[in-house]
Amino acid sequence: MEKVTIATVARRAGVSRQTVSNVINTPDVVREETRERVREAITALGYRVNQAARQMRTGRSRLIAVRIEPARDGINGSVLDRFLHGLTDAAGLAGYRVMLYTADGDDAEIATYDELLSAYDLDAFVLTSTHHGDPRTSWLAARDVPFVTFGRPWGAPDTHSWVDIDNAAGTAAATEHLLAAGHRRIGFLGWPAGSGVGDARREGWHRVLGPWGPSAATVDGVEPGAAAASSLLRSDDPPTALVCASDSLALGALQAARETGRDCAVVGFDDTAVAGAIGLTSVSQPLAEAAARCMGLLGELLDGRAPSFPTTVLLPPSLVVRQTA
Amino acid sequence: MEKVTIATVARRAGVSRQTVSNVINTPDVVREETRERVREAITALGYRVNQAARQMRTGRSRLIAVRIEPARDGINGSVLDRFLHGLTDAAGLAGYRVMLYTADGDDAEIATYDELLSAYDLDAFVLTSTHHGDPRTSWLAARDVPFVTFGRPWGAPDTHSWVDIDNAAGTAAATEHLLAAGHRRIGFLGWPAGSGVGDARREGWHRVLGPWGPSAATVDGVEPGAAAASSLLRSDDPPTALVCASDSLALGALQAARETGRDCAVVGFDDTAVAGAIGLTSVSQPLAEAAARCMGLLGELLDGRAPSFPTTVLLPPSLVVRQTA
DNA sequence: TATCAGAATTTGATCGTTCAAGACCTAGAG
DNA sequence: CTCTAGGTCTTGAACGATCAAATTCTGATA
Repeated sequence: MEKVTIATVARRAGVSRQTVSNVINTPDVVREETRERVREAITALGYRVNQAARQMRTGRSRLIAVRIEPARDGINGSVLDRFLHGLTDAAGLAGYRVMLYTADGDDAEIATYDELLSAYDLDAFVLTSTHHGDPRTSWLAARDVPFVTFGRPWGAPDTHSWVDIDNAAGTAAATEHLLAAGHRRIGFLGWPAGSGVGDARREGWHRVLGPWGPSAATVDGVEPGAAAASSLLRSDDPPTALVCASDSLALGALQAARETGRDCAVVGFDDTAVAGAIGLTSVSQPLAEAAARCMGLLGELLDGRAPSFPTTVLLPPSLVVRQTA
Repeated sequence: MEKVTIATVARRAGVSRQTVSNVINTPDVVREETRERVREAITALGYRVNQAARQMRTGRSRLIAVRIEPARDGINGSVLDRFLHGLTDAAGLAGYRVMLYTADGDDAEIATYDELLSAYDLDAFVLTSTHHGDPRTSWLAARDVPFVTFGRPWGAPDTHSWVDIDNAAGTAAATEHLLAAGHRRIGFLGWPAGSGVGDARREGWHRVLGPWGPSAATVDGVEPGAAAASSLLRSDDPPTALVCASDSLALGALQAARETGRDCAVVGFDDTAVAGAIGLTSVSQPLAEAAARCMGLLGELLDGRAPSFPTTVLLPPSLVVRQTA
């Protein structure tokens, strides 16, 4: 198998290299008849554009980078993985490829940006796990690198485009579902205040239920969740249902309910594998759609057809009702 | 920020382009004093090799491709994700980057190989989920594309290097653990015969226990597992412990035990998030190490320092003991 | 001091594509 | 019949690195 270059195609179609290039990149400037002839040659020879050569000339690699993080919490880690699946699909459809990298902390990540940009000419980045005072966005913005975040810029103005899940709407829907099922004392089991995501999830529950409601806050995990739920359930006027900020906490709540012998409906968040396996009702994030929207926004940025102001997308999650509520 | 090329560095260090190139790629041919001077210039200017340009000349991209699959089974899907994390780390250490792709079925995957190879000059592939009559390996081998599989070539001779987990050793360890705990009637809950992985897991249990043992086979999943375990537990001489081919099946077995009121120890396989969350004893695959070994083998292949015969690596899994056994 | 081998460095060509500019052709206007 | 505009196509240069070959330097030997 000889190497097929643009010159091979040109020779076979009886035109110049540039004309072949035009057929590929700007077909409308080529006469129809010629265009067809070249296209035939391309398929006949199985020609494919060499990305490296194209990249050298144009400075664009058609590559986007995403960080893959070591699954910290085994339960919740899968959320980002599912997002990654969706992004790979969406990128492929748009003619881009996804490159992975890992980084320990924001500073290391920024160093990696630098390397990826200068060595691989990466076209864009998708950032996940945004947080308060995130230094990554400003670094990228200062260098005019196209990027989109999955997760809003907590505590910062909307200076770039982002896609996020409406966490509050998720817990609100869960709370409403419990109300409709007849529950009146609906509690919330969440994380300590300060994390954007956690606060939003609490806020959704609070919005539906009004001023009152038993709640507890603890670090994420099954054990802490069980402990916190247990003390809620042993109180004078215990909740009959608990909305939880994660499936891990929800799992803990279920354990606590069993141990204390109290009947308690439980709703988790993220609809992880664990939820499906044990029949836990949970709020499900539309991760594939979030990924597709991220890619859509990136596409606009990269094609220069993006509006001058940032676009923000807030997607509603859905409640997956199973046995526990 | 001006673009820093090899010429910029050369000018600053007062040498030619080629000498800079030599410092980077074959430092031993450059005199020590010159080498130092060039190195200083490189760091002072923050120079980084442009991969596209290098690739055009050398035909090597320092990119390896891995397929990311839509998590079919929510529980077991995470196994490959963890492998992917490990591979990204290992590749980064070796100076390679991981590129993702998706494909629906073997044929689509082979078409993708073709595209990735001609368009991106991919250096190598890591294949996962090998199976009987896998057409992918022969396609790649026929074109001399370097690759390694995570999973042995089921039913085919060892014509390429691979890394795999010793599944049989895993279930054997689980069975021995149960024996040591005093169990005598130890059953096996697995998949229908024919899948290499499933057969191996069954074989490990069988090897330890000898000819006898109650067992059942069913498709993977919590429900099927519960049904199959239930009928085992209701038999005349029910098992007091069950070794399962997956955490999903194990979860079903636990449900069945609770429902039938029988006391039954359960061991799962894969040590997924679910296992950790509910305290299921499970066999854990050393995925990070498997990934590192895969990268190691690929490195050998790519540097031309691989032995002429294929290397095969079989890694022992470990038993993570929790409450259920 | 002249010679030579080997080490150290430089020069020119090249990878496959796209950009920028120029050449050619056709048709309609003057 | 000439000129021009617009459409179509071609040519040479460039992107940033490495390869292969040529050149210069160094130090030891005769």
